[in-house]
Amino acid sequence: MNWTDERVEKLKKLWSEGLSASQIAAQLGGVSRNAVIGKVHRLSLPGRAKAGGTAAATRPKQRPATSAPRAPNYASRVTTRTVTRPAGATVLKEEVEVDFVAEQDFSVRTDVVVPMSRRLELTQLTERTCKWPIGDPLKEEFHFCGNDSPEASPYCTFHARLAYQPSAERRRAR
DNA sequence: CCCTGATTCGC
DNA sequence: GCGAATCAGG
Repeated sequence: MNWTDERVEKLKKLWSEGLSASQIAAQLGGVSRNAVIGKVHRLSLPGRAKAGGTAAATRPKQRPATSAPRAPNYASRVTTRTVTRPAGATVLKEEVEVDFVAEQDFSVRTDVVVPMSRRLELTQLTERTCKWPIGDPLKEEFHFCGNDSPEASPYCTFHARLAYQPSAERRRAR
């Protein structure tokens, strides 16, 4: 991919908005975060405040959390069953990698409790983050679970249980 | 280990 | 100019 005027402008825009190099690379597509950083320097755009400080430190800092800090909280009633219906698949412009099934059946296994999610946004998902959608894709508060997902699995261990239900266990659950 | 930006340097 | 490799850091 080459740096067309459009791509450069998008880069400038996103960079000024505070997105990280990797997030920008994801949105532009076809380039690595290194490419983005390199370009930023060549354009002599203002670097990030403190070295190493990074967006994570600047970010809103997640939520103070009423009670559950971050460790898996099985006691929580936050069953995150709030998914109203993802309706369409492959939401949002770019990012071909991330696309989830349109049809989901929540009629079974209401016993599975899911711990608090990291509330990640589309651009923050990686191969190790849970891509379970939460909320209405058309609304602002829409986000993804984002908890750690084992072995290239698209979901964390909790959501995987909701996603992949053995037919046998399926019946018994009812 | 995951992620961040910064720098270097062969292409 | 480009960006992978590498470095430095949280």
